[in-house]
Amino acid sequence: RLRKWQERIRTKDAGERNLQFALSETDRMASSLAIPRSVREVACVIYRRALDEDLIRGRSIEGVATSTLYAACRMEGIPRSLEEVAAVSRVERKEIGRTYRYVAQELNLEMEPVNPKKYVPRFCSELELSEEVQVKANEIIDTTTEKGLLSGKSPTGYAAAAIYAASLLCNEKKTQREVSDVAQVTEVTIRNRYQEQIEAMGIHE
Amino acid sequence: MTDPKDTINIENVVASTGIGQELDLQSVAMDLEGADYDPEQFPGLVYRTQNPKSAALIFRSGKIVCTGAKSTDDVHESLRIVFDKLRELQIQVNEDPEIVVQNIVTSADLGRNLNLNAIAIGLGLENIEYEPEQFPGLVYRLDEPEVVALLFGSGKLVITGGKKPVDAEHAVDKIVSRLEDLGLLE
DNA sequence: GCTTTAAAAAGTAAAGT
DNA sequence: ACTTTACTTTGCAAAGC
Repeated sequence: RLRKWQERIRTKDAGERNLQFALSETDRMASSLAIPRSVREVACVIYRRALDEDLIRGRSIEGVATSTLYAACRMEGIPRSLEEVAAVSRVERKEIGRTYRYVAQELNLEMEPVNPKKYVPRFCSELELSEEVQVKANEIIDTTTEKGLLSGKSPTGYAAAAIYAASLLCNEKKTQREVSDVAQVTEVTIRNRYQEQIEAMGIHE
Repeated sequence: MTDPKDTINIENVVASTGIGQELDLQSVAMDLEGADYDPEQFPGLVYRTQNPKSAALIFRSGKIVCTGAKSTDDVHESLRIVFDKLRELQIQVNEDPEIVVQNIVTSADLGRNLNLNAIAIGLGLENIEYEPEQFPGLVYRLDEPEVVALLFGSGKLVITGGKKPVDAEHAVDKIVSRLEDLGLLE
């Protein structure tokens, strides 16, 4: 029983040391993604829960840290895509996605699917588009979603297409290349979603 | 309206069996034309049948996995071919070794588009996995029958994990009634 | 955990014409 | 732009690392 007790202490100490590393990594990634401190704190709370529930075993600390940061951004309504978090993490996108799904399931985070509208303010500001374009893009997303176009589609690609369409309608045109760069999706995806959306909106141009 | 059960199609059947005898895969690989054997990469020898189409994984222990068949009958027919091929190599194989179906993959069509967002929330976020950023299908795990269903926006679905063809029928019935109860089908 | 095999669903991506 | 190829997800067995 003494051995077990010592083992627990050792495990706990190791966990605490790893927690320090995880928190510094979360801070580093959050800084380069310009994620607010309040969201970093949420990420740390989720990481602590994952640690307490022993979900780190068999997974890399950095992978769990990246996943919890990704989850926290979604929970706080300012999502970063897996592409974006993967760009500042040393863990690849596929692993981040798998770890996120595992953690979300085990901790019962009950995450709702990302609403593409959540990406509109940030993408539009990076593209220096006006408030008018944002309003129009949101309108396109709402209307086409009601018509059932969103099922199965990537939120970033969906938002990117709506922003591209809105920029045209508001005479503030951005090229598909410019939008694809900030949204981290290909021009082909923007083209496909754009065609569906303007058709559903009944726009001819 | 067509019953979604009538749209069920078996796409793949995985089964296991064995000839109860150790094999020298190196020599089997030499004598069996079309056999792929790379023990460094994978311990099993791969042998493909053409009619019916399937892939058999043959192991040193004499155990065999058959995959890719479109029906349970095709599994038996494919394995009969594999057994005969082994007999041609002077390997003793019993009359009809026991064949156990391990997994059946089926596809089906509900005939209506689905609002996956509403379904994810309606069926309960704790039971569903829907991450369109990672995969376009919604993952729905059933308890009875114990299978996993992938639902798509088109209304098409994939059911896997079942061991009998009827599992897919029961699963489709349950999915349809659950979606109808939630008013999400139509 | 990974390795290999098969097949479907639909979205996304990349490479070649 | 269009086609082809390929990768994402689910389920399962096999033997071995």
